[in-house]
Amino acid sequence: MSVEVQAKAGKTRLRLWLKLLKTSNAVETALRDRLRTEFGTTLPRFDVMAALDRSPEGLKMSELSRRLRVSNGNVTGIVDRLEAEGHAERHAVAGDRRAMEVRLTGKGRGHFATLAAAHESWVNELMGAITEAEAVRIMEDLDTVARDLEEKR
Amino acid sequence: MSVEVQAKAGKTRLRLWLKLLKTSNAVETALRDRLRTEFGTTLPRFDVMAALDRSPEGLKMSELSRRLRVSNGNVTGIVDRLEAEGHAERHAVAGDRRAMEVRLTGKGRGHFATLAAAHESWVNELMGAITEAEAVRIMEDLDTVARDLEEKR
DNA sequence: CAAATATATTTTAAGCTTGAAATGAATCGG
DNA sequence: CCGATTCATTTCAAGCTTAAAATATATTTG
Repeated sequence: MSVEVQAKAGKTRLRLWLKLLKTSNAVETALRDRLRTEFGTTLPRFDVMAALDRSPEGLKMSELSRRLRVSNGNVTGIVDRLEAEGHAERHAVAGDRRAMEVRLTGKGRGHFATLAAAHESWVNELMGAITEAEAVRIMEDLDTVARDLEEKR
Repeated sequence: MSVEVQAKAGKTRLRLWLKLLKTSNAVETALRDRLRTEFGTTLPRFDVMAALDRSPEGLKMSELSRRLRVSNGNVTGIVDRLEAEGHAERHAVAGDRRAMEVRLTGKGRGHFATLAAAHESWVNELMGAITEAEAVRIMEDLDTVARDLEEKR
């Protein structure tokens, strides 16, 4: 491939990245706004609750931060707030006094069900311009990027 | 369209959103890490410098925050830091004593040229799994989403 | 002109995020 | 068993981000 064609592909990828970023920021901002104004909560709290909802048996703090790909210290603060709201609880782990298991409370589980339904319908509305066929195709392309990134990490 | 088909399309859009978010977070994190470790700077500072570089005549604070789609207070802090580093300068605006015009310094312009070259090559590397043809196609799809979002704001 | 309103910016409080340091507990090699 | 190392978590300092309040200036309107 010629140097010119390479450079052109590079510029196209840069434009794609800027558009990807702009679009995902716009969707994310809309979701944050609605979580805040309609439910008085935040996306980080929603993300933690979503992870906990999928593991009713509870998750260790480190497992939570690994799954969400955020730092340990970050999860500490978010779980602190969920706990203060009565949506999550920390429990000692039998056999390892260093570790803490986090679970949704009954209240947290009910609250999350409401949030998740609203979230799904919002995403569907915000991304409504994309047909199912296009969605499948874009996902396949993004998968190649994600896998590529995963490898080089 | 039947209720079932609608629900299926909705789930597909939700999965697309999650993948879009995951991919753009992964790319963004890689860019942040490299800006930090290789140049001791941040993505917000890079974004502000990029906007200023495109407007050598300077931009008012409010124009800067409008273009970057962030709050005024946010820009205040970032420009404070760029100014402390000697990469940007605030100037009074003739005829409006409320306003401030921000410009890159010579040093800032030179620094940004280095950053921008590295940034472009990083993006090209990180998104290398996408061919130019795929990139063009995805951009078209994202454009419909972005336009749609723009309208409903 | 004076009062009300609008605009440009900064400040503030709260939350999110990170990397690095600190703490306490478990494990491993000798 | 003991010292070193690893591991789980929290704490800390710094920066980013927002919405809302505060400040200062400009514009509009009665």
